[in-house]
Amino acid sequence: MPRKAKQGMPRAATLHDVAAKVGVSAITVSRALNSPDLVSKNLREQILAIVDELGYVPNRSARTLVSSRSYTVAVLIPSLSNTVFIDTLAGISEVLDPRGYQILIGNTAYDDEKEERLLRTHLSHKPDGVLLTGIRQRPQTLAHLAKLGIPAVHMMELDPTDACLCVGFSQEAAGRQITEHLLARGYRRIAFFGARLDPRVMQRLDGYRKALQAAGCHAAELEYLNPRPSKIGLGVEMLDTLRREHPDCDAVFCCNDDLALGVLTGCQRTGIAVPAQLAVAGFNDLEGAAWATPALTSVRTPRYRVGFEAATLLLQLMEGEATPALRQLDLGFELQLRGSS
Amino acid sequence: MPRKAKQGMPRAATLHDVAAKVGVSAITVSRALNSPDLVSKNLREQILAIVDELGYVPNRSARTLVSSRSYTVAVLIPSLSNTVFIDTLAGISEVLDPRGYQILIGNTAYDDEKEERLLRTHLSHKPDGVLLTGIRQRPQTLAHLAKLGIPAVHMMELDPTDACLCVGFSQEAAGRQITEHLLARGYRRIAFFGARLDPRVMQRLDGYRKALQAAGCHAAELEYLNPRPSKIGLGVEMLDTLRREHPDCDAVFCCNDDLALGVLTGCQRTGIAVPAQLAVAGFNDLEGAAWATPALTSVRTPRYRVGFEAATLLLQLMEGEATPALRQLDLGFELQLRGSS
DNA sequence: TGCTGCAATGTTAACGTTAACAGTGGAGGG
DNA sequence: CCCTCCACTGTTAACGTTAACATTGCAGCA
Repeated sequence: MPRKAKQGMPRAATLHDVAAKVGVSAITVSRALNSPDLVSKNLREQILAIVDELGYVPNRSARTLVSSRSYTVAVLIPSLSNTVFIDTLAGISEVLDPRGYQILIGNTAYDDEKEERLLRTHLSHKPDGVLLTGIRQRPQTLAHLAKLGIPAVHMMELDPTDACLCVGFSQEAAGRQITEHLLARGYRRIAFFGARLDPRVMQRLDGYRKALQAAGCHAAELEYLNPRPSKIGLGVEMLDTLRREHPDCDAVFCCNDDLALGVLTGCQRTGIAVPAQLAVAGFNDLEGAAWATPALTSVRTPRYRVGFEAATLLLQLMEGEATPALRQLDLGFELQLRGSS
Repeated sequence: MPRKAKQGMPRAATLHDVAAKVGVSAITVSRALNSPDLVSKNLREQILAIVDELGYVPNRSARTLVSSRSYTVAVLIPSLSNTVFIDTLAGISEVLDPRGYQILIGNTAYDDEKEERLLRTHLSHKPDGVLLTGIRQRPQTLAHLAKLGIPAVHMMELDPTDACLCVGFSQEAAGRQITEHLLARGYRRIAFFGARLDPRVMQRLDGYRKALQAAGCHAAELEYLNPRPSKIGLGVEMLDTLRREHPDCDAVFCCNDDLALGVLTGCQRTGIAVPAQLAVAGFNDLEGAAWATPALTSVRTPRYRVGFEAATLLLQLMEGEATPALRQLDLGFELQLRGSS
């Protein structure tokens, strides 16, 4: 006997309700909605009319349970307040939305353990695929995904060991090239401002070091690393410290534009001429960079495309059987040279 | 006979797998995880050990299907690139994450129809509750939610008709007060720069009009409304137009800080003294406002708290039975008066 | 001793959908 | 006229979990 429905408890229309009203079986309604070709035109139209009338919305849980396809993709990003990842998300949505995938966003807050926990939580939704930021995940975590047959694509970095599928660009090369640009302009006492200190910032730092070492200009005391989140205010602060400790410094490469805009603000407030007294370079080329005074030299990163291509690749893995030939998709970057350097 | 398992198809551990290994029934494992008090300490520990060993993750679809509780909340916001809504989301997560709710983010892109579609899509996840931005939803949409027994809370605005539950502040009052501030400072030819033109911008415009009308200073030709998204670049452009068409204008109230920062940038580039020749006020008090030159007068809006309180209210509706006494929670706002005015 | 009561565990069925297979009837070919 | 085949629709069972009720066994008490 069917379980007694609680009185007054509202219930959403089901396939059976629609089917009963049309006078067919539930599976026919299911087919009318999911494989329209299998149902005669006449009947299909009747069904769609009733679906509309009853406001029927399919129950994803039931579908997921029986079909072992959830049409859900888990996306783990370190922050929602960083435009970089929002742009990435936009690229992901662009690909997955029209294909009917639901995106489950996980905000790891730059915390490896939280990422681990989030991934586990998200697994309870049986995602068909996973998009991860960076390649720092524990091997056993990735192995677990592999064992479950859930494909994963890593974004924003490339993997030198080629162990995981990556879509991104070389953070190190970007850091190196922007530093080489400063060297080419004649600056020799070039500082590095790093905040947050996530793996990508550290890779940019690596690039910075290599460029300076190659030019014989590296000076460890000009590396300013601060674990706090990157903010304009922090850039102002760090500039202050730099000027006090190393007034001879002639250029700063900031690990991102927020910090760099703070440096520009600080220069403007304390009357430091940019770039005459101090050149400034940022990273990511956010909207504000081009409008700053002077306009900020930065590295334009292809984050929208990273999301787009990563989602496209994941889609292939989720739907096709072909394993991609190219495991490291390098989308490059572009120096944006402007007035600040 | 059980359906034949596909060879080589990886399968996640289920309650039964854990149960079999421990030598108990599935329901006991379920209870060990969800109502630990019902299971003896000894057995519980054994079970948890095996859960860990097998890497068991509960299947939410199955749980949702049978318990009609999904522990999912749908949140519809107009944009992810607008810090305002990211802050709101942070407030929401703060409340719902620790309670085990999964947040399903829908980006409506300021499009009422897309919002409608998104909500429908999200209904297929059987959310236990819904958080909406603004109160512009079609009555029949809200009626549909009500019929399904899904509680909804509206954010960022207040409802003069008291028809829906709202957590926010009066956008109109905010627009009025910032305009009154400009009037109090002696400005009389005060322009309005509006972009995007979503309902909240129009309410701020209303407040601006009322303040000017009350002071006998309203001039329709000083209202600049542009449907494009709000960006620094647009602010620069609009300033250009304003200076060409109404060089006598002595102040601008921008519907948000992006536009206002653009105006400041434009002034700096063309040598317009702020506030001597042109006063500028923004809205939302983003990070950049305080660091601009001169620092930007703005309206500090309680968006984090809006998210926090809206989620708290929704939680009550989803879990408790009590209908809240207060249907319009006004969190107010705060003028931040700085150098630009 | 026998009964009550409760703590601990088990059995059964149901949630809403789709996979897999089973008809059913009519068109078309020989 | 019969047989085949295909287009269309139906039946059954299963997905993994929990609600609801059932059972077991032992402590406590008269």
